[in-house]
Amino acid sequence: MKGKEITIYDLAHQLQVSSATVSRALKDDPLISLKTRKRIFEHAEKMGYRTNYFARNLRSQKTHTIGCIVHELQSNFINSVLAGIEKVTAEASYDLLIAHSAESYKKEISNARNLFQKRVDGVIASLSIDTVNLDHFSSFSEKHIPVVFFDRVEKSDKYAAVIIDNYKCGYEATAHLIEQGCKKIVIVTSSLSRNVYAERLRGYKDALFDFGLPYDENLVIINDLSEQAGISAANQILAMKPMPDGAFIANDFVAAVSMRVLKENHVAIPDDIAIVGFNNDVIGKIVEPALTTIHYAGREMGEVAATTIIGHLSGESTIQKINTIIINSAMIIRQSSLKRKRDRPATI
Amino acid sequence: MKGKEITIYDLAHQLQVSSATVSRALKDDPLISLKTRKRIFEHAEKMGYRTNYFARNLRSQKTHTIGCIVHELQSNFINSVLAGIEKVTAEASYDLLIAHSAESYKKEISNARNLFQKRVDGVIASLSIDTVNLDHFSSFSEKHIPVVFFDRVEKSDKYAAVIIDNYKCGYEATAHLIEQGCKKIVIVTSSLSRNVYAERLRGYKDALFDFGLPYDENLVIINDLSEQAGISAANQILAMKPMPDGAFIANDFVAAVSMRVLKENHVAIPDDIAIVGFNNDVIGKIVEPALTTIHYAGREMGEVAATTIIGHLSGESTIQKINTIIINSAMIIRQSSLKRKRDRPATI
DNA sequence: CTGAAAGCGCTAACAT
DNA sequence: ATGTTAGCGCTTTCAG
Repeated sequence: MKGKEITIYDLAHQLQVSSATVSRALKDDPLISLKTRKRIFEHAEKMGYRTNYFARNLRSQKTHTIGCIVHELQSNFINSVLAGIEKVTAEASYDLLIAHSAESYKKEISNARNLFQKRVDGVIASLSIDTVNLDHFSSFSEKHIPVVFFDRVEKSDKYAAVIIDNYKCGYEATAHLIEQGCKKIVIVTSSLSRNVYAERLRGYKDALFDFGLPYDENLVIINDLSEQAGISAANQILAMKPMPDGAFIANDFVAAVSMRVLKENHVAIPDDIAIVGFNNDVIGKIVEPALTTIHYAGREMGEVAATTIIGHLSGESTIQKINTIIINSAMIIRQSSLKRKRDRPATI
Repeated sequence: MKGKEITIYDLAHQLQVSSATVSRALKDDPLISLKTRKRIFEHAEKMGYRTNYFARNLRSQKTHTIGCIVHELQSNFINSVLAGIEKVTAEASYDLLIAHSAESYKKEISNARNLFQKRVDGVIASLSIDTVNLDHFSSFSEKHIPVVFFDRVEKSDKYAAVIIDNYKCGYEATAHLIEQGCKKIVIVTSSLSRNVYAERLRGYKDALFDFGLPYDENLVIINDLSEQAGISAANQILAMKPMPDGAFIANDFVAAVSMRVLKENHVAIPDDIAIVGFNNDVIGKIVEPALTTIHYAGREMGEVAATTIIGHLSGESTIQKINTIIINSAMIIRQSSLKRKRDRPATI
C-alpha cells in the first residue's frame, strides 16, 4: 500500500476523460454534467485520491489560510474566541495558523512576519499588552491582505475591529459595587495603552462621578495581571487606610488570587470588601465566595471576526466599510459582590 | 507596492546567476561559495523575497508539517505539552497543525483523516477518552508516516509512546494518603480503557495491598471528569457510611469542584478527608486548602515527542526502535492532604 | 459540456 | 562552484 499518490491524471486516464474535467468535477463545477461529476467523485473516493493542496495553491496563488495572533493561550476567553474562529473558517474550508505573542510586542512582530511569509490570506489578531504601534501589520495592508483585530484593538481605518463595550462594562461593574454600598472602590487593571483597560477605567470614573463619589488615582492599581500581580494587588489593598470596601479587578484569575490573599488576612468577602472580576472564567465558580464577573461572548466574537475576514475574501463585503463591530456582554452577579443579602438570587 | 511577488528567477536574473544557484544559496547550501550566498541573501532580503512554500513542497513532496491531535485544549497540562512540541518543531522549522478531538472518538477519527488529507509528515497524538482502537491511524502507518502518542497511549509496535509512570504515581499518591492515616480511600477516575487511569488504579490497588488495607470496588468512582462529575463524585463520597477519609482524584479541576461541595457540606479538608489531585494545575494553588497533586513535566513530554518524530523524519532514528519513553513526574504535597501537621512544610 | 496546453515557483538530477 | 532542464499536480484560458 506504500504505492504512489493518485493524481487527477490517473483518474482522468482511468475514466477516459481529461484532467481538466476531473479537476472541475472535483470542485463540483456545474459546468460538468451531473453524471460525469458523480462518476468522477466515486472513482476518486474509491482510489483514495487526495487533492494536492500545494499544487492547487501554487496554481491559484491563494493559501486558503487565515493567520491568527493572540496574546495568550492559557485563557478560557481566548480559547472560546479561537473556537468561534475555527468554526467559521472550517466551514469556509480555510485553514487556521495560530501564533501567540505571549504578551510580547517583539514576539508579536515576529508572529506577523511569520504569517506574512506563510502568505496567509487574512489575519485576525488581539494585541499584546506592550504593543506600541501597528507598523508590523503594514506589510499586510500594502498587499491588501485583510486584518481584523478583536478585543485588544487599536483604531485605524485600515483594519476592522471586533470588541465589547468596555466602557459600559466598567461603568456597570462600578455602579453595581456602589449600589451594594461601596464607598471606596479600588480598580486593579493593566496597561492603559490597551483600549480594553482604558475604556473600563473611563467607565469606572464616570460611574463614580454619576453617583457622587470622588475619583482617587491612588485607587487605580496597574499591573501585569500575573499571579504575582494578584498577590501584590491584595497587599496594596490591605495596606490602604481605611481599607477599600470594593474592588473591580481586570480578570477572574487575578481576582481569585487576590481573594485568597485577602482571606488569609481575615478580610471577609463581600462584607469587608466586595469584588467584581472580568471574563467569566471557570475559576470564578470555584472560588469562595463565587465571583461576580463580566461575561463576554468570546465564541461569538471569534465568529464575527472570522466571518468578517472571509466575507471580505470572497468579495462580499469590504473591511474598510465595516471598521468596528460591537459584541454583547453582561454582568453575572454572584456572592463576591453581594453585600446586601436580599431577594436577588446569585446567578450561577 | 501591490506589485508582483518576487521569485528566484527575478533574483537570478538581477544577479546574473542561475535560478538553481539562488535556490541553493537560499537554503544555505555549502556547495555555493560563501560570497555568492551572501550576495544572494542580501539581495533577496532587499527585494522582499518570500519563498513560495507551495512550489517547494510540491516539488519536494514534503509538507514540513507535523499534525497534532489532542483531546482537550482548556488544560494547562496539554498547553505545556503543546508549548514543548512547538519549541522543537519550530527549531527544526516544521509547521504545526493542531486538531482537537474534544474527548470524542468520532472527532478524533475525522481529525486523523483531515491531517492525512493535509499530508502531514508526522503525527503526535493523545487519545480521546472513548477511543476504542487505533484503526484511524493505519493510513499513516501504511504510508510510513511516523506517529507518536503521548500521555494517553495505546500499546502498539507500529507507533512510539511518551508517557509518565502512572502506576508509580498512583502508588505514591495512595501511599501518601495512607501515611497520613487514611484508612478508607476513594479514587475518582475515568475510563479504565485509557492507560493513564488503568495504571493509576493498579498503583492504588498495590499500595493498599502493601499497606494491608482492603480493596473495595465501591470506592472506585468512574466518571467523565467534567464539572458535574466533580459535584456528583463529592455527593457520592458524602453518602458513604462511614465517609471515606481520603480521596485520590484524577485531576485538579475535578478535585477543586469536589472540595467545594464537600466544604459546603461542612466536611473539613484534610481533617475529615485528605485529598490528592493530579496534573499540578494553577487551580490547585487557588483552592483552600491548597491541593496536593502530581506534577508532570508536560513541556518535556512535548519536547520528547516532537524530537522523536523529527529524529525519525531526518533519518536519525527509527520509531520502531524506540517504542516507549518515560518522563519524570513527582508529587507536590500541599495542605489538602496533610492530616498530621508536622515539620514538613507545604510546597507552594 | 469537455479537451489541449501553458505555467504557477521551486528543486534536483545531470551536466559542466 | 555553477548552469540546464525537466517536472511536481493542479487550474484555467482558449478552443471546440
